[in-house]
Amino acid sequence: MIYIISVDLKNPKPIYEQVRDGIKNLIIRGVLEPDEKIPSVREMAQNLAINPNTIQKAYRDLEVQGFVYQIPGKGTFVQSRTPGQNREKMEQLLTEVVERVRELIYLGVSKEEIKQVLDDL
Amino acid sequence: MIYIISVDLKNPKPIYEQVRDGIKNLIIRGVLEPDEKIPSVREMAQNLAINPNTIQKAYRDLEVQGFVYQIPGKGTFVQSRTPGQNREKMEQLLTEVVERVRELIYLGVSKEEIKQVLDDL
DNA sequence: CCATGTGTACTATACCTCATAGTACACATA
DNA sequence: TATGTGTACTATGAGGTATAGTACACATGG
Repeated sequence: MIYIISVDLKNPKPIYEQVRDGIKNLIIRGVLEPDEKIPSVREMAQNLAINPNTIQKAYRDLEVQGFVYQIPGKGTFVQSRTPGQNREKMEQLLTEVVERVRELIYLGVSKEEIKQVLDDL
Repeated sequence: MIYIISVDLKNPKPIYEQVRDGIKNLIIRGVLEPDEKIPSVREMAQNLAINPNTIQKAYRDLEVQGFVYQIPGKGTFVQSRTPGQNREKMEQLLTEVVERVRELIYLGVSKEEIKQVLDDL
């Protein structure tokens, strides 16, 4: 695995959240495939010059959210996708999207521009 | 002004952010009109049973973001909308929207469903 | 002029989260 | 058996959050 994850110590966003969301994005974009092994806690910590406890916290979050699974003695692996589950999470995400789209419209962006961006995904 | 703002002390989101985003949403949705006076720091604090300093921090944030303006001795008022400005902010919002839409698609929601939600705004 | 309400600024305290360092244990595998 | 792995603790320091309290300058109505 290539280490595309970037951590900015000046960012007010906690480090463990930056690591967590960075890996999450790699999984969502398909860069990391199901059952693929991701770097161990200590390896990732050394590579990013971050404390292992902080990486462990990020990995734990990813496991709770269902993006990875951890096997003691073996490692951490990408969890298979399970479409349709987590309706609560989907509604939460939709709420956050709507909130930001409303603000974008308030700032003068048209719905058509926004929908165009979504089409280009 | 009616106090539709709700504050949840059990929410890990800081109180001042809840107040800030609550008022911001009222402005974006048009519930509060330009140059309309919003409750004073002390009045809002007493009404929500929250420390005035916390309300002041929320109001300060709103002023920095351009949603309100404050006049010493008079009060806090809703700022007029300025479309097209803050390109940096618009790009930030778009990034956050895209990130969440990607996750929604990953969870099995189709683009059409998402665009339908936007149309219903 | 004066009392009231307003925004603003400052100190101090307590609590929680974040990040670090260090140590330790159980498991899997070559 | 040695190594790498996830996991679980303790302890410490830094920073953000929320509170309480005090104070000052300004605008307005009586």
